[in-house]
Amino acid sequence: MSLPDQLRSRGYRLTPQRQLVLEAVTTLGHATPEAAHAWIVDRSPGVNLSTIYRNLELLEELGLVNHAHLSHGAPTYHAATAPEHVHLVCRRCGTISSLDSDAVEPLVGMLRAEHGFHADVGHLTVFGECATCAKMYARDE
Amino acid sequence: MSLPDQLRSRGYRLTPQRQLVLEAVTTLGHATPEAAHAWIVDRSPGVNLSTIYRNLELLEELGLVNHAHLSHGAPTYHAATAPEHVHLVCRRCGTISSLDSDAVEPLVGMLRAEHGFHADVGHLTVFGECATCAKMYARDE
DNA sequence: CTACTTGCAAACTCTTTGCACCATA
DNA sequence: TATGGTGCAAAGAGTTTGCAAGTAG
Repeated sequence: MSLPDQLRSRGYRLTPQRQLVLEAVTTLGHATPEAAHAWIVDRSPGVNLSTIYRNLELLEELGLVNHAHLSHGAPTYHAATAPEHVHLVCRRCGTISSLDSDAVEPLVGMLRAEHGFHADVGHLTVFGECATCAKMYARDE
Repeated sequence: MSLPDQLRSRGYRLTPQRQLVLEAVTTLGHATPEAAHAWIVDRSPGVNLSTIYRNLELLEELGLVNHAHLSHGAPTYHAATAPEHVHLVCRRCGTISSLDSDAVEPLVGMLRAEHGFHADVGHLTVFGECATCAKMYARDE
C-alpha cells in the first residue's frame, strides 16, 4: 500500500514533510533523525527537527520504516521496503555492514522452537570487531 | 585478579565508592546506572550519580563489568564474572531473559569464518516477542 | 470549515565536565 | 603530602511536548 493510502486509511494526512521523511530514510538507507533532518532541510529549508521525530514515529507505526540501535543510543531508521537485514557494527572503527537475514535463520528458528521467542531480525545488531580491525589489533592488548 | 589489585596495578585507587559500584552490579545482575545508584545510596547516602558513571566506565575499562543496550538507550551493566550470555528482550512486556552464549556459537562461528567479524556475544541483544506475548497477541493485528 | 500538522521554544532525560575539596597510598 | 577521586552544579546531547498558526481534505 502506498504512503497516501496508508495515511488516509487511518485518518492521517499526506503532507510534504511526511513524504520527505520517508524519502530521506529510503534514500539514505541508514538514517538517524539528525541525518534525515539534514537531508530534508537541504531540499526544503524550514522543516523542523521535531517534525522529523514525529513522522519517524508515525511511519514506524504504519510499518513503513523500522529502526535499530547502532552504537550508543542514536537510533537508525531504514525503509521497510529495504530487504530485511542484520547489522554488524565494529566498535573500533564504527563501520556498519549489513548481513542478509537468511544468515541468522538458524538462530531465529532455534529461538522460536526452543524458547517460543519470536525474534525481530530487522532490529538485530551484532557488535564486535570487523575483519580489518581484528587484524590490525591482533597483537595488542 | 581482585579489584584492589586490578586498580593498583594501573595506578588507580581503591575507594569505597568503587567497591560499591562493583558490588551493586554484581548483586543486581542487570543494572542501569540509575538502578546501581539507587542501590548504593540505600546503603551509603551521598554517593553521587556522576561517580557511578565514572566508575562504571572505569570498571568496564578494567574488564570487570560489561554493558549491553536493552530497550531504548538505557545501558545495562553486568559483572564480567557472570557467565557470558545473550539477552532476549520482549518488546511487548519488557521481559528480559538470558540465553547461554553457547546457543549462538554457530552464528558467531559463521560470522568469523565468512566475514572475519569477531562478535562480542556478551553485548548481543535480540529484540522480539516472548512466548507469552506471542500467544496472547496471536490473533490481533 | 474543521481537525490534523507544523514550527518554535521550552521542558525533559540521560550523561558528561569543570572545579574546589577530600582521601588514598 | 601528592595525586587521584568525589560531590556539586552547570553544561551537553538527544528527544518530547504545549501551543498558536497553517493547511489538507
